[in-house]
Amino acid sequence: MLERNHLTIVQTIAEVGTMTAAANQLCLTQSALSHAIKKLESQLGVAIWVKEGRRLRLTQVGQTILNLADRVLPQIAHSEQLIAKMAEGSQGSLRIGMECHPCYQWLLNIVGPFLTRYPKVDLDVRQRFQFGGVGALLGFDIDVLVTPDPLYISGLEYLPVFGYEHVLVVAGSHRLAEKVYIEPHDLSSENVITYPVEPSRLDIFSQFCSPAGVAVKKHTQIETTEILLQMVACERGVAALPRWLVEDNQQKLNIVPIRLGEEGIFKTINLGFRMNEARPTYLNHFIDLARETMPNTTR
Amino acid sequence: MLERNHLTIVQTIAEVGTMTAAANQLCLTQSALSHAIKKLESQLGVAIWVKEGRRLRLTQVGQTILNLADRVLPQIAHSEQLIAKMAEGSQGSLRIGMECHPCYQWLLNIVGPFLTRYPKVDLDVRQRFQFGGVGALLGFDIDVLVTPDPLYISGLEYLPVFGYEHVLVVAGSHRLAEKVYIEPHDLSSENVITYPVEPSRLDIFSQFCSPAGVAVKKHTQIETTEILLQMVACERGVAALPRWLVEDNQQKLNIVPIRLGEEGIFKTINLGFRMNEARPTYLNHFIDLARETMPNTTR
DNA sequence: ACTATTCGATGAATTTTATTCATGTTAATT
DNA sequence: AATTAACATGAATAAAATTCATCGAATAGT
Repeated sequence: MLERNHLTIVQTIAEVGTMTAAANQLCLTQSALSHAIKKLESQLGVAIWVKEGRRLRLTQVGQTILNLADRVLPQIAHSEQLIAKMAEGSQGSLRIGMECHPCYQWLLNIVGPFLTRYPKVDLDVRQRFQFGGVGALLGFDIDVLVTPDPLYISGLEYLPVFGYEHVLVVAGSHRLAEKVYIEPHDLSSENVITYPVEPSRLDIFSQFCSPAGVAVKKHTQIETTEILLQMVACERGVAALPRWLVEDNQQKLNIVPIRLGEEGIFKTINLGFRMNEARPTYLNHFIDLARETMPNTTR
Repeated sequence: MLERNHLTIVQTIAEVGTMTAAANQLCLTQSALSHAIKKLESQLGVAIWVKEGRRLRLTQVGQTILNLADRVLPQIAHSEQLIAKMAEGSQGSLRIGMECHPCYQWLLNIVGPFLTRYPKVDLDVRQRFQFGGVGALLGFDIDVLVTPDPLYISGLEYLPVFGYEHVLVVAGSHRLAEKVYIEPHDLSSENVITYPVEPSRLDIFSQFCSPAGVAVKKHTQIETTEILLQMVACERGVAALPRWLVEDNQQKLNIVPIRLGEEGIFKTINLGFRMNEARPTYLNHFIDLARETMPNTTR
């Protein structure tokens, strides 16, 4: 009764606002759309839209259909793509999700080798999720989740692929630059630059400052790693990043990594998957490569 | 291209084994099915099944479609039901999920009042989930998750509705019956009866015995609460249950609740929802009722 | 207030698609 | 070798979606 084209119609009209425009986008006449809608509404026995003047507004039923469409259509589309790829001999497509910036930097080192080594596999990297990374995994929006904080829930499994140390970065001329390691109170007079995410998800706060009851002088948010490093080099603040990322930039920039606390903060990047699922070959390829490529792991 | 009926066809054939049987189940002729399949396969450019003798086996593409069908068709069907209910003036349908036995006992006290007070709302209670309760919530298989252990992940929110104490139940004649509270080592010579779930998810182990390094003498698993209480009353073992549940049965059975540790173990049942979602009225009804009904809350 | 314009509705005609009917082919069963 | 169960196929038919031509209602511009 509710067919795929019905979902598409509802979605398109919600998107473009009018039936006529939707008809054009769907390569149909306005008449065809009108007939289709009328038939569906009479089958369901309810209106999907109410006319407010010339505008259309979704009824509750319409909202229900739109919600369904937004959830279901992407999944169908993805399966179709997958099948099309299979048909032309490709091995598949891999949707990688990640929520953390260090993960992203790490992934950049993986995708190159992966793309050249497995040219028949498509890659798609996503970073924003309505229900978080775990939600995306469970909702079949992604196939792998890259995360340093695995959330163990039944039905998901994780594989550690890459360990690194989380360190403070300061300018070479900074007053802390000579230290072997810093204590939380050392940050109380600093401007800490981070990526723009909630502080609770930043290890430097949740695992270093907050437990010691220390507040930083200032907290600045910056989107891009390169600019962030530039700012640190110019003594505009300090930041916390993976050690290998800092060391990769030490030639170009006057920056120094410093251990966070006497023990240091060590993290592991994990790959998360849905369990009980026949893992496609290309996914295993990715895992293999992830484990062996581990950039600068020895440092 | 991939239409709903295609998904249904693949699913049905996978279920009944043969095309002819599937055709019957779908109220179609065998010929109609055959034509439909041939057309789909030629559109996709790949085979969906390979014939092994007289049997059909899914190809990889077929598996992909079947996976999609199993995920997507139930969601469409549920939306259709919902819409049908709306059309006839009903307020909707509420799918409740729960993973824990105490939650189930608690829910039994809620559903009665709910059904009489909101006769136009359908209730559906589910207890087994492929990807856990959180997975079911995120996968739109349920609308509310009842759980004492809320798993905070982005996109979900929880509402505490009912606090209770988790206590040990023993027979009135049991050697521990007079105690005000018990220590973990008191259980080292006992047969502990629990519901059949992994020990890690049982508070009496994870929060009481294991932290103290105590192992119980024996661990028995029983499905139904009534039998479990019977066995406790006959001194066949001890169990851990909500205090109100024990006290509800004290008239009928010779059992006694005992605090677990000096401090006791207190739990809160939470209702979990997807965030950012216009909450339907009936869901608010359920929440309201859940909060006000709190059975035996004062105890 | 009039006009032009945009948007949606409708019935009849037409095209496309799905289904059936009748029959054929193949492989397993007895 | 005969029988049966399962699927394939072509032609005929039924059902559906789509278009065409046209109309009415709401809105913006003058």
